[in-house]
Amino acid sequence: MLKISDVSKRSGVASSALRFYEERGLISSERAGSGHRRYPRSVLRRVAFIVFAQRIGLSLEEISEELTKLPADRAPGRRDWSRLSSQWTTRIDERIAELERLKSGLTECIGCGCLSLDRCALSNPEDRVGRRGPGPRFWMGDR
Amino acid sequence: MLKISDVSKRSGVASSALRFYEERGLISSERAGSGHRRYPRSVLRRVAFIVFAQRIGLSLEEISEELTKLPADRAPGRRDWSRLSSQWTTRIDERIAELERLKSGLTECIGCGCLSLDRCALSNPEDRVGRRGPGPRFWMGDR
DNA sequence: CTACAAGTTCAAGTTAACTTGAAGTCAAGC
DNA sequence: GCTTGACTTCAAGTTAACTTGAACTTGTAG
Repeated sequence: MLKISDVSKRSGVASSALRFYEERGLISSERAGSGHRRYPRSVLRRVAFIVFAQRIGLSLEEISEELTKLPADRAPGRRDWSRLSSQWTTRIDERIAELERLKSGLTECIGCGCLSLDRCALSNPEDRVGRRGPGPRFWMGDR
Repeated sequence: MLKISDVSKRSGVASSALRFYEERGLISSERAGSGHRRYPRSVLRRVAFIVFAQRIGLSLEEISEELTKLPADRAPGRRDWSRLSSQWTTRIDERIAELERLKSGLTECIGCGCLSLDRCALSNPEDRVGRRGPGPRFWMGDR
């Protein structure tokens, strides 16, 4: 069993973040008699998964949902992990496609001088975010 | 000269956001006798540039810096705009490269079961964010 | 046994990019 | 002339993902 500082060091994720993840139900811990958290080794893989998913652009809430799909009765194996992440490929591809589109717009659209909001498809209002209530919009990696 | 509602409609950017941009110095306006904002047509291109840059992943502060490089004495032409954006290609390419890396990790790393924080280079703590003070970390599109 | 490091909880702070609300002014149609 | 809608300012709220601080308890090295 690992102490929170151990998990923090091995994962690179701050202790405060680990407590936060626990509060949000992404990971769980047992308690030593003292009340201190004790983690099983498997938590490292779970944290790795979280970090990985975040880099891909998923929010903690989405990650949380994904994680509930893991079997509760047995320890998850490679097959379980890989099934979870298989759908993400599409997402990554979409994002790459958008970036390619933006990139070509950089030379074609701005370069040619057509960068105008009404004529250029690259800065199309319809496709933009801004319709999900208040708060900052994360244009990049949004979804 | 355009009213704020005109600019908003044509750009898809909310009036409140336009005022916010002005407050941050990204755009400017003249005032009608009434105190109402009046924008020259050229603001549309400037706003388009801002929207475009955001999608690429630049923060408003970065965009602001870029915009100050525009000539203040004369109206900016295509050449000016394209010079500004030329450096971004590198950035886009880096981001695409990371996504490709993550994508292959999805099948190779998670798929093969090696997703562990200490052995797998994909969830490398060193390369992660989290070292820029408090506040949320935008893993994706960060930089 | 005594420091002092490490852990705990809970509330409040932080950042970005805006939005919302209050309170009031201006303009346009009938 | 009046109502309704657009505009203005300024302060405060919103979201995500944590961090920080206060106040306190445990664990451990010397």
